[in-house]
Amino acid sequence: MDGAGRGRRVTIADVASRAQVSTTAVSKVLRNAYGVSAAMRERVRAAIDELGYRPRNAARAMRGRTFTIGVLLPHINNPFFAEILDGLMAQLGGTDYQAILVQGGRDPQGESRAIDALVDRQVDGILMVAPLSSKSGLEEVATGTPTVVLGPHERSAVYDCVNNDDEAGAELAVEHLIALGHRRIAHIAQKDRNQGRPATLLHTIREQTYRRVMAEHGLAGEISVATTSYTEAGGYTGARELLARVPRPTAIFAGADLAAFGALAAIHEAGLAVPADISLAGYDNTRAAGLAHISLTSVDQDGAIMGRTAGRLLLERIEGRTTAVQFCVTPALVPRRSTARAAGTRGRGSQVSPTQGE
Amino acid sequence: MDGAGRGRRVTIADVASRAQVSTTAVSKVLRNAYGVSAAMRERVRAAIDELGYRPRNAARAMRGRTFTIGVLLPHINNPFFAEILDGLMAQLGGTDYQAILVQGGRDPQGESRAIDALVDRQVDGILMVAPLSSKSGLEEVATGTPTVVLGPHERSAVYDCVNNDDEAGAELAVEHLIALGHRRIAHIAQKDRNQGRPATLLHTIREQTYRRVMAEHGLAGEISVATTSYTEAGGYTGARELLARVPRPTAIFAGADLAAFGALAAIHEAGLAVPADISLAGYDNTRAAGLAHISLTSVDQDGAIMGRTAGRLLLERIEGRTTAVQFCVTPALVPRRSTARAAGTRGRGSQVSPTQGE
DNA sequence: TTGAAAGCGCTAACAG
DNA sequence: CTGTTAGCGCTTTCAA
Repeated sequence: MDGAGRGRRVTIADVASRAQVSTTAVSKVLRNAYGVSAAMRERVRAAIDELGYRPRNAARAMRGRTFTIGVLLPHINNPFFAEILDGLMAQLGGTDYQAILVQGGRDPQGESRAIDALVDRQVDGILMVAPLSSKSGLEEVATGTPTVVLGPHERSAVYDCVNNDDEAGAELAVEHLIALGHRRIAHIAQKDRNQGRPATLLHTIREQTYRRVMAEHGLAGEISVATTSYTEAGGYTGARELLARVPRPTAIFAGADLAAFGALAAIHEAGLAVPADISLAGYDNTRAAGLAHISLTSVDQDGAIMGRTAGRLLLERIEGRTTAVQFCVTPALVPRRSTARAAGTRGRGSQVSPTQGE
Repeated sequence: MDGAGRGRRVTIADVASRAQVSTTAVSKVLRNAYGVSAAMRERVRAAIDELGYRPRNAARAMRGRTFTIGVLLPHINNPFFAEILDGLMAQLGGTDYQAILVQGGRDPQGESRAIDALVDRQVDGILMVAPLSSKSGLEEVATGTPTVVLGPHERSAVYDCVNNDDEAGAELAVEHLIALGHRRIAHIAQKDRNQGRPATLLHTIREQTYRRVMAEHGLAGEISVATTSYTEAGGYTGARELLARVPRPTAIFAGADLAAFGALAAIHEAGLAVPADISLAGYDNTRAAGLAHISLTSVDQDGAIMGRTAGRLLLERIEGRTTAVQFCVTPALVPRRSTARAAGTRGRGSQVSPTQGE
């Protein structure tokens, strides 16, 4: 198994001559194609092993597949993405496909560049995780490459969608806080960088649901939103902003756990305690939310299942499916110790059993 | 700017005929090569824009570069890796190079598969972040592809190294705890999955330094190590194990912030307080360590600089450098509120100003 | 069942 | 300064 050295890389021709067959035969063996005798297959396999041959991806790409799945994600710092990726990797495990990741960043231009990079590299399929691009932009890509979009709720005829029911999830969180007797419930939202995009981005849905549920409970006057971003820094500044408002909110629903962690810091810094002074709920139920010292009430959307499903749908599309599929995970509330009954209320609404996360 | 549709993709030949020049001319313009008149360059540029042409990576790869930097990292869940990546991206920003990431996982076999995937895709350079593979394995890859290794301290003649001085960093942490009057200082280490690897892996260095410094202070008898992994789960189980020992340690030095976060959970769960009952220090100074509610004392190794440097070294190697370079960042201790004077001690050793992180 | 041969899109000699 | 041409390693018709 040398060949990787300085010399010329082992090619299919080397294998062919070693096995005394044609390059065509080797190619067929590699792809498990029809029309090869068992004996020949054996000889080729042996030659491949002896020479340590590995097909060159670029050459394959010139004619067909690259056996590569491109994954676009905004930034790798979000632990929820790691869970999605774990699911995807699990699904791809038994196959010849390899996932490669690119970071899209916070703005649509950077994201376009990242997507182009995947297209230029002829990936066989693309998983877009929480993309910022417009629907038409996504569809343009999807027309040329099998695509699954994870996050936004814009159904399309040309790509598959995997998401959780953000409306149901946000409703769970807000209803939970209301049931605990809170009225001044604030929200940390993410700024929509993409103008003209309809209300289908997950953060938009979460925010609108927050507004709707508040209004439905006669709390329209208490609506208080800080629009920053779903990051630790965003949560931090958002919470600082909210805490400075008068009267101060008694609960904060952060649109993402990551933002909730930042909020936790700001709350702490302000000399306030969670949940005694302020209840805090997040979204994503990341692993960190379950850690005992954080114990953040959050909305669970099974990232592993979403990732696994995305992988499956992608493989199906690569195999030829052209009908669009939507897959929706139903989220669940995971109450923990960061939310508690509002000061001065008691026994009204549903009871909450503060389950211990993991 | 269509062409991405279902039809044939725009090729260099299309551009050439549109601009009334040869494909060679187009190729030269693409690569900013010598020997093109300004007028021709202009015509070609125009044709490229009009047609929305993008060079096909696979075809380029057949002849030479892929303009791709492959990044291998164990798992994207570690926030420190995100900082490294940010540095790399910043360095690659102005160039034509695109970074793609692959996850290596926790075991050397998975990592090998991931590395092979990069090699098969003919990346122009590889950045291995905290690889598990043996030095010889890394060198085999480096012989064929420009390589920079970030993390392990095994100098090599064929690849560049970027790391922080783990020995100095671990020393800072342990000395800090000792200066605070602690004697029963425990350590959470990472299991070495790669047998036969000399003591050059960063986690091995951190552990050995811990042992050395303890011994130098006459605390050899107090050495207490839990060997798990540099993950939240690892820190959690490691800390539980340590807390169960009698007598219980008064301080824990976790080899990585991620492990410290897990330890924090375990300590909390055991009904103990940080730093009143137990002081806790980490390594990496991840962003989360600086958050007010966590405020973890940690050792800072500038991830962004490491990533940026790695990118620069990689580009240099791609441009032809063959001499090996080592780049070492000097770490610094960032004391925060998770470490405090040991109970029952006072005023001995150096004073500590509990600086507030970020 | 097997193999010869024609490219895929691009770059790098080499001529003009 | 410009264009012609020969491949890179693989897959895929198409004959044998």
